[in-house]
Amino acid sequence: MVGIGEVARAAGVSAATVSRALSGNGPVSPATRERVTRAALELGYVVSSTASSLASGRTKNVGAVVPFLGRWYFSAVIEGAERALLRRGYDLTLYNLAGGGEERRSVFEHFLLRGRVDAVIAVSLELTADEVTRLLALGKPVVGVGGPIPGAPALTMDDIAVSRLITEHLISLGHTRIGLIGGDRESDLDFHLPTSRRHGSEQAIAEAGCPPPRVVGADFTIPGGYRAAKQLLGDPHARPTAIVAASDEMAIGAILAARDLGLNVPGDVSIAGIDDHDLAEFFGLTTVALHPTRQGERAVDALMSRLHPDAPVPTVPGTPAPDDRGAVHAPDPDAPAGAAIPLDFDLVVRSSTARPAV
Amino acid sequence: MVGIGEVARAAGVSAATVSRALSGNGPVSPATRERVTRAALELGYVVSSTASSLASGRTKNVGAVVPFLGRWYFSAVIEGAERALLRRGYDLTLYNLAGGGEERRSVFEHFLLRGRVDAVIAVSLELTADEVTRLLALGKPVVGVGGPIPGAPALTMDDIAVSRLITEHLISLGHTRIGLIGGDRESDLDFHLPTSRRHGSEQAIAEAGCPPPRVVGADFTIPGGYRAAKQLLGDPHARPTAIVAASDEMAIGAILAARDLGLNVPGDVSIAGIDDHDLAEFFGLTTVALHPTRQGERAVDALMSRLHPDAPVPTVPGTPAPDDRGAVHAPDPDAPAGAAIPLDFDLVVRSSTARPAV
DNA sequence: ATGAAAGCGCTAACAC
DNA sequence: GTGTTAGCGCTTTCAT
Repeated sequence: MVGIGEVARAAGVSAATVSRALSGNGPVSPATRERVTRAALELGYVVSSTASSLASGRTKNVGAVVPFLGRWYFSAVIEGAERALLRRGYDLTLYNLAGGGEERRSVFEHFLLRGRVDAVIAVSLELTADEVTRLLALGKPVVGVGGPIPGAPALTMDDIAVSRLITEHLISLGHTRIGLIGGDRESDLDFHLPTSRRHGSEQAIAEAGCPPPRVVGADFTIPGGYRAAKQLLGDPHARPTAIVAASDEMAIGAILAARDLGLNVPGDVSIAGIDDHDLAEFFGLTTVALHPTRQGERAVDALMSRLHPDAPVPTVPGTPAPDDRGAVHAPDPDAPAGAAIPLDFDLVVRSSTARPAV
Repeated sequence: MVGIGEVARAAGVSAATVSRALSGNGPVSPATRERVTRAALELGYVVSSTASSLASGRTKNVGAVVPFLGRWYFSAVIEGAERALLRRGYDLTLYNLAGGGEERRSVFEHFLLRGRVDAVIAVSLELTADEVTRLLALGKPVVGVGGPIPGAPALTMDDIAVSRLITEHLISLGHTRIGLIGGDRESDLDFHLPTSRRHGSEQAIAEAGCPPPRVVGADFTIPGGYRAAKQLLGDPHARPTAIVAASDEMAIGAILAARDLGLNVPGDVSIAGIDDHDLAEFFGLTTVALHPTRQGERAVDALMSRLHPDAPVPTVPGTPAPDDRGAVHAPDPDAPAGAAIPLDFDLVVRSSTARPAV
């Protein structure tokens, strides 16, 4: 293995200078930097990240904790975070806390606290105050995505506003009998997201003076949405003219259920979701785009502004360029600890919603 | 930060003994081990993984390289690998090579070679001989999942056998006019998987003496399968009585297309896929289960048998128990370098296939 | 079975 | 702007 010493010798400088030249930390004359860079390249030198980490105290690695990986939303957030991190020379180590309970503690004790990461991104996972405190005590910034984290900044979606928006879209179309497909008890663990979404819809409906909606719970999957929609649409007496599902996957299930019942969407029933899932376009689904990939990128921004208070977004060569769509609405990444950094969202109207039949 | 020294003092032993006691490497008397363990616990000591890595040369971290994350198959493989690694005290750092080209080289040079990982798992990605050679030269085992890797062992699916199996299922039902939805040029990059699957089906069809099938390309997505199926099923003169799609997502798209054309599945047309996707059951899809999560676990097994030639699967406390479903068919993880370790698969017959109408 | 000592390969003060 | 000097916190021979 070629070490820093060999490069130093080859370039005729000291190891310290090589370190400075290659890392960009500390002053080095252009000429020297040039020679060092060349020597390193010729020798095929790459810093040992472990040695570098030990000496500097930085690992250039961030841990991302997620409750699932298979679901579209989570993989999208991770994808965005990974890209943003790579661009800055950081790695993303994945912790899938599917199991909960004992497994969760294990990940905490054995992995996150071992100094393997410089920071952690918690996606839709409510870390306990104790967990956050310990992480912060070790000097490791934490940022949440999708919900508040006690004592740490978090990018949060205003779920009430989101569901109000999609519901108001339906109301503005003239719907008054609206059915809701929300989360069931089980999926309410993380941040009461299902509950918030239900409340937002209910508020909008109440404010419009419409009768309170019938709500059927489901598990955020297509089959779950299908079953729930069957309940709603099968009612021979008070079939809703519109359905708001708390997620696109459930909304897609609802569209399939409507078809199976011989109902036309949006002719007989309008159906809307939340997420802007990959498949939303295919199904012509009207929804609210939540931009999960961008959420991942924003989380990294927030982390970096804490890791490097002076942040000129350095770029590793040969790495993807930043995705600046929506940069205008970028939340302030320097929000104080514990603050909720709002995430933006957009109504996307497609063909699954229309005026109710007269 | 409490270091090994403090624990040593508290337990009345030397740092070396603490290291041995806690890592299990080297002889320590039961009594001493007990005292050390207790002291470490009381002081809340956790080894610094960077220091440990630098001194030992092992990082207890493996890199997983994938071309996508959003697709069901990949996230399932990663999920399996992550679980299996966690159980053994290893981390999984994720490299999403979505971009290809320059980005790919960057990941290679700046990340994988920096000594951040002890091994790498390449999922459906054909590393070049040079890439593999450099990794192996650094003593880092590589294992492939989904396709062969020059010079490294790989868990490979016999795609020909898989597609023959599903096609033969249809033939045994009495179908003779079978349509194929395969991959298009673009998706043929990785291991010619689409091509192999097409060949398998064609072979089975030819051997049965049926007319050669019409093949329509698609991109492995639901919308892609939908469009392709419309081509196949819209033919007024020679509509196939059965369709084999090279992936479940495309098969699902085909089912939706059939419905939109007013065709009954399986009454008018039988449709089968490959994968056993999460949604396959919901759509009643007959398919071949590929068990991607298990593939991830097997990849880790193969890696570990190289990392620790004497492998009694150690377990980190509070970590999920091994998933032994299908352990009977576990491939030999000690296959020689460059060997193709076969992966198992199972036909899953549901309600999307039946005898053709008379 | 245990301890002493020598690094692992780099970074960061600190001098110059 | 550059070199010197100490470590970073562990693991691992090598003795004992």
